[in-house]
Amino acid sequence: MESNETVDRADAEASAEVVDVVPAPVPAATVDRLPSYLRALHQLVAAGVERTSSVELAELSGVGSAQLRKDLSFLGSFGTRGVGYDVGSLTDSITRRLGLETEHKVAIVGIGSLGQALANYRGYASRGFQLVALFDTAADVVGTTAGGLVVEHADDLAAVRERTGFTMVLLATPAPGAQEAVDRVVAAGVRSVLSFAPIALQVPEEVDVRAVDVGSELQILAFHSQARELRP
Amino acid sequence: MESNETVDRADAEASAEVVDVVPAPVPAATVDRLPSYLRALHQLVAAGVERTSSVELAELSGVGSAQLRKDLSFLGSFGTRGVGYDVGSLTDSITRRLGLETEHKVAIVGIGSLGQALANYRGYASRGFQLVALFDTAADVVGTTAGGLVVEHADDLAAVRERTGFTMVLLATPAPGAQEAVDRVVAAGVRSVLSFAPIALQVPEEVDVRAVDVGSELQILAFHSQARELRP
DNA sequence: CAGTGTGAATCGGTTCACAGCA
DNA sequence: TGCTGTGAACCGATTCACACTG
Repeated sequence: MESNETVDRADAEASAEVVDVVPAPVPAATVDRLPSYLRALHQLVAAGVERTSSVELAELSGVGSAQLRKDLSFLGSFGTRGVGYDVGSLTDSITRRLGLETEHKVAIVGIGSLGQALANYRGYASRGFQLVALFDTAADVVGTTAGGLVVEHADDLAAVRERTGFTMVLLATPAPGAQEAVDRVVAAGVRSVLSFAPIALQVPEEVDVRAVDVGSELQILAFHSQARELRP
Repeated sequence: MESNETVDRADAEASAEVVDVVPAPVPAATVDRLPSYLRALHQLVAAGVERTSSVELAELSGVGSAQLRKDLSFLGSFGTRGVGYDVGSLTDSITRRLGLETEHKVAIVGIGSLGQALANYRGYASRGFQLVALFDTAADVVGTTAGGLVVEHADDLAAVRERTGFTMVLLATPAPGAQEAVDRVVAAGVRSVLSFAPIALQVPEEVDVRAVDVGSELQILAFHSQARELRP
């Protein structure tokens, strides 16, 4: 195992009182892949498979098997040498480590066509999330319904957050207005934001913003397709 | 400049005939950031700014200034020491390097609520893309209109590709069916795919797949928010 | 002298290859 | 014997710090 962290952990466990052990640090690149592993495991569960190997699970996740084993080793030791991994217990371990035992409540800000599509998405629950509120600023959108929820005015962000307890926001506003929207979201106390707006958002450092930009993704694909033509 | 590449490039340019010079290799991590730089530059253009610095541009892009200068150095030398960068010509250089001088034609496969939202998105042209076709397999979706285009049957992928010449696909089908859909897309000759389906797709190695998964992004945010609570 | 461009140092992540264990 | 878990080697990416130049 690790060299210096092991000592701390052993100490913590030795001193009987401690309930929640301080977890060993997990590299960011590993965290980014854990969801793929979970998805692959869910596929196996759905297929009725109870035991798997690093090779099979890696293939289903789209990574190399050494990568997968190394990643899992940061979380602990879950497999049986010479045998493989138990699908159910590995699923539980990763779920727990990602912090998905309890559902996280999510709101969507910006109910244009993308926001509506996100509101209608039925897959939140199976991934550990619950959609609890929708916001917009346009008078003709506030009060309408999407995904079974009534759209509230963004002015009421803080109040609605109080009532519903969401801790994450999907930001689906157009680029102009996105910065103002995220400012309100942050002011309301949210510290996890997934932005679909094609601009870099300025936020205080304690706020975690991840960004998805279809245009950027296409441009990256364009670059690679061009590179492919030059050296086939 | 570079040590060994410089020689090749100088040679190529010296031998008058050569029109398209073989470009120096650009690190993948750099390519991933070029779209952000382009977005930031467009913001500056919109604001009427004609000259910028690595510090300003980096801030607008959400990266460090050393990172930005290093990234640009892989593409060539664009700035003026002691002065900064010309917004217009830097925009042109990056646009050209990404291969965005000519518009890339794009199709969407899977016209559910997400596919519709993507079809209604008005930002393709400004990023270098043109939406030319929509596909689905459901009888009650084929023939309907979205974003000014009529939805065609996925059986006609190859034929419609012939006619419209799209080279990229946005895959917006539900998870079951995504693999079959991408198989058809690949069979039709498309080699660049942006997938929104929450599964790892199996494709031949000459096909470039990028994946966007909202569920995974939320799970990663969940992990970090939990880590934040433990060490604030 | 301000700000780019870039070697050199550093850091983190991936891959390899095998020791260790059921 | 088969497959996990993991040190060690490798590789790429980031950061630093400064020489260079308009």
